[in-house]
Amino acid sequence: MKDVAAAAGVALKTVSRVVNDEPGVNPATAERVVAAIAQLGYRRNESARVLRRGRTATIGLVIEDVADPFYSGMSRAVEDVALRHGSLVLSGSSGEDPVRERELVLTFCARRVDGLIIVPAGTDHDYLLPELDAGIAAVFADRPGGLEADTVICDNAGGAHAGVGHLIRHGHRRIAFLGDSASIFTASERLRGYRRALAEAGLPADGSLIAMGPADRAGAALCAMLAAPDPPTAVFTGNGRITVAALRTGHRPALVGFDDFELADVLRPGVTVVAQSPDGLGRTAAEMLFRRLSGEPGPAERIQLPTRLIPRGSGEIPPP
Amino acid sequence: MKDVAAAAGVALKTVSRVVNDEPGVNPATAERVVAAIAQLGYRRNESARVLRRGRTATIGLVIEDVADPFYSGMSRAVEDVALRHGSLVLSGSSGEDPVRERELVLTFCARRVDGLIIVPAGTDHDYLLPELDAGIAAVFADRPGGLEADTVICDNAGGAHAGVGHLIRHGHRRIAFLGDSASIFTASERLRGYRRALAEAGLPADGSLIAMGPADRAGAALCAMLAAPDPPTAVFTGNGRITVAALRTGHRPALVGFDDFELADVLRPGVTVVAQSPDGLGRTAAEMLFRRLSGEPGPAERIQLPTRLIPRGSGEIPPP
DNA sequence: GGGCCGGTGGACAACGTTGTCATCCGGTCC
DNA sequence: GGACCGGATGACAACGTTGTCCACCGGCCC
Repeated sequence: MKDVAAAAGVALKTVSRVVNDEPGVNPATAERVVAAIAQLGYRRNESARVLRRGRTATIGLVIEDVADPFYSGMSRAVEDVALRHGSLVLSGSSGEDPVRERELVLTFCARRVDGLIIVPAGTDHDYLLPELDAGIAAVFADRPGGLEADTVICDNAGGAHAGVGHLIRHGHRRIAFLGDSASIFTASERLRGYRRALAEAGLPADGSLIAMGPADRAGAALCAMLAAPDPPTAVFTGNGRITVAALRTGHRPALVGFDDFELADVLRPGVTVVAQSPDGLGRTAAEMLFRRLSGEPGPAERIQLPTRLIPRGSGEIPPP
Repeated sequence: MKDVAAAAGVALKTVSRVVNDEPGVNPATAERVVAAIAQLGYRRNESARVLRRGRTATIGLVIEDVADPFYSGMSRAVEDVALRHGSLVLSGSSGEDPVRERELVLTFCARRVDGLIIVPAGTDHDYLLPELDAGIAAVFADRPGGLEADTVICDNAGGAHAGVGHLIRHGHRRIAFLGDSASIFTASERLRGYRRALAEAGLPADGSLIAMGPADRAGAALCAMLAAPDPPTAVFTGNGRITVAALRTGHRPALVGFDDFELADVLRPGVTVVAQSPDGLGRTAAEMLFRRLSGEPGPAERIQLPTRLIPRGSGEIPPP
């Protein structure tokens, strides 16, 4: 900028004015400056600008894994909203590890992101308090965090309730639940919905039909249940990865899965799912974040997005 | 930092030394400083640090669409490598639009990323020259860019050649090619491999069996070909999205697809694919970038990654 | 002609950090 | 006792921007 000023024969501040479209510059002078900028290939140094102004026009996004289609869809939505607000996105995958989540968040904060969208891996977010005090906005997405803050989640229990109810209406009485680790909020909520649906139908809750754990063990769990005496006639799977793991076993009991996924309609039979919208989740969270950044006051909000049951065949198979 | 210094009763510089683990600080003093830092909840301002030091420890990643599983896998690999090198990733989706690609890249440059990994949407990258001169490293991934720079791509022509050869060996003589728009490098390379395989087998090249265009039109194109007189007995699809579009038509001719995808093994028949590794692509590109950033000299390299044919059933269907 | 005004441009400090160099102090060596 | 040394600490400038405030100039009004 100094060089540009020298080349154009004006003061530093005048160049700054031109670069920022500030009023009070003679058009002729401005033109000289623009020419000098073009000639020298000058580009403003954002770091210095950030240092001076305080706002970085950057938000941080912490998800579990970008490579998971659910979160990558969410990422894309966040990115689009950020773009519309002139912001960039720093993103990182926590891999469901609270320590890594914390590290990522604090690194983002050190870079003075304006705001954060976090899919919490842990449950303790006290480490965020000083940052919130410092004026960084935060929105929890997909799961609630360990403190009062804006939160966008989907109707996990309601969705599971609807999915399991669908199987019950098709005559099933022994329905297995394959879910993610019980420590994960979405998993326990969905289990709650499953239990409520069974209870409302007057069906017994059989612990041997419930398996919670990482997706890569879900296949084996399903095989074990089906091999046991008095096996389930239907399965409710607690997320997209688990649904895929169940399908990969080759068994084809009646099945309803939480989360829609590509090719669910191409498989035979098509896979009936309770769909939530990764897109909607990301968009809603990002929009809420930017509302806060633009100064919207008020207590922490908690938005719950609806789910939608999509019958495709697998969930309509009657019990044998 | 000023406040910390005051609280600990030392000079600014001493705090800086402690924060950066520089030698030459009395352990007792250091302890006082650490205590003051903890008490005040101080965290270093990276913007100021960047301003002073010049390196941002941030790289920019421009891909086509994070929500595409291929690119999200690549993203994850880049992120992991960056993490190991203590860097963060700013990412953006170009949506195959050269203008947007350029905007993203220039925005990243204004933020003084240390380096860039670009999946080029356009073919003209002269706009990058001033940035490269300014010391920003750049690696093109998945496709070559419009200038001499490090590039990591996969063996597109070879992979297509292998896939089409596989169909030929299973007795097919009329093989359709469904590819992405011909203007996209990977698409035209794969078409080249297809043509070479046909030529080597002495098969005629029939233009009516070739359809190039966006994935959402591939289904209709396939239906039209199959409805024509003398339809193809096999199809080679030029990328993952097009493979899915073809499957969604419900027709099940012999098929080999470029790109592996989740559930390819669960469909019946399993889908035979020419797999490339989004992971390997991202990792290789990022590692090359960090080698350059750590000062490795030498001319621009071009790395080609191999592909792998995975037979699963759909590619082994004989002609009727 | 003096005072004032709006339009233009510049000087300077400040943002929070780090690199350079100077200072200070206690001890050691001749 | 003075020169010297090494370790610890600090003062200060600089990074590139922007906000604040002041200076200048030509014209206009009384």
